[in-house]
Amino acid sequence: MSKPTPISGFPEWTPPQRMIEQYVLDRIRATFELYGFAPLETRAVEPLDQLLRKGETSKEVYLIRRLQAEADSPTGDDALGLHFDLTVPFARYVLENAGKLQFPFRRYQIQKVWRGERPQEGRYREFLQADIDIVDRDTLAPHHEAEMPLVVGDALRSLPIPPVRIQVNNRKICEGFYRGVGLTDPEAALRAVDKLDKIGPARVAELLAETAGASEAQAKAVLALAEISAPDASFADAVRALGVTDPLLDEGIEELVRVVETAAEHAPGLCVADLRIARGLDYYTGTVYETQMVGYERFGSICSGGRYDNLASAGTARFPGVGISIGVTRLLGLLFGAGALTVSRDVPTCVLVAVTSEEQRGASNRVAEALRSRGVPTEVSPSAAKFGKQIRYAERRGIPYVWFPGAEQDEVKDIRSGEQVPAEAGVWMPPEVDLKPLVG
RNA sequence: GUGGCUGUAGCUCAGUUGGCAGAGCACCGGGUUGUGGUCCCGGUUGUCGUGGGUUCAAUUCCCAUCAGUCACCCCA
Repeated sequence: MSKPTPISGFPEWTPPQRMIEQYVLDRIRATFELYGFAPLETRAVEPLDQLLRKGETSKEVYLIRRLQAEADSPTGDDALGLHFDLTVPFARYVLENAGKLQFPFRRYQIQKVWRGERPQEGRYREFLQADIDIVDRDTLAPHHEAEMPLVVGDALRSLPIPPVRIQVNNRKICEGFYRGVGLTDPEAALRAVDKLDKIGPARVAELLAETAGASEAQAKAVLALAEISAPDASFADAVRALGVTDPLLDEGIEELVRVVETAAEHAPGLCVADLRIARGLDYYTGTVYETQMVGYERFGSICSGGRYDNLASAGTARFPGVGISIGVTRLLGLLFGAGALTVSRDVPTCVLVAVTSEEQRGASNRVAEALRSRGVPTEVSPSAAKFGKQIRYAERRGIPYVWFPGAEQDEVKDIRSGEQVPAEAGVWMPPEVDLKPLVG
């Protein structure tokens, strides 16, 4: 067998990177639970028609089929696809299990998702999302839209990563405004506005004319709206100053004011109303979120979501929801690439117990057992080589302590300082900071 | 899915106008009859991404493919 090669877009981390990932996941999970979100995992596959129900992502969905399936049925209505986000499976789950759930239902879900995109830095075909959603029956109170950024803000701020800024907008503002100025294709207008950062106002104006049929005056108004940005409710005055009126617009402004003011009270500096944020997914109907790391804006959004009123509905039952999702793999991939996220050692081991000779390995094993029984991650040296080599084994992996069993007295050495002291395996404890690898 | 750039040791890279493949770091051994990191001495490291083609000869030229990256698309 020839040497295996990586598969494009399916990243695999090193053990130290995986330790960081697990640490990050633990923190995110702890924060989600702190806010009372219940855990959920859904299957990896959904019926293809479910996946394609909303949005034009068909090209991205990975189909799944048996090797020996009948040749004529792999793409029928019953075909299965890997989910490409966690919101669509969740909406399906809610419909399927509505009878067993208490509403409003708050859940978190941390799972892999798959998208058949062309990969590049921070963009993968298989990646982890950490998602929270709240759904309710019939109507969903707008204050939930204000809670989302607070939760992920807490989660992200608990991590050793650069500070984040969550940009918030409301689809109703855009759609109401566009309608107010007489534009008929709000989707096309949104898509054009979404490129503002990348291609600049002049090109966006051209795009608006080409794809959304905007006149010069309409394009100018749309751009004026998109350029509004404020960390507080003052954005509302700026919007009204543009002189466009529409009931939907007013509704959107009211909702966004609430989100921004709530955030300003509980997490100053976290959120900013940014009326250019559009979000590609067309199932969003209200508040939308995007998140950037300060100083890493060029990496794009590492956490986004929004409110969806029509994703989960069957017959007369309607379950409006709001959710936001942290792109864990992107976050990590980008920071790994920038060398901005490291761990203090390559293994969980805190203590390496040296082996004096193979005949004495039992004594070392007993020391390790005593340490482990008190929660100290410990391994025994793989060989009874010279102590210098055993110390080096520990050093190479970043293991901070080496334990030397003695005939009468054991000793433990902190190999960073070189300090070596008598110790007893039944009582000795490392300082708290050394117990586990430090992520930073 | 479309187009551009890149691909030499574990890492960062040099190099061959087509003729036995290099440096630094890392790694291994010794200096040190059991205590590492500095220092000194010695050593290993590669199907030159993979598969074809042209050629007496290809790591070098050509084609394809895979991977990485960038733009489009889309988006975490």
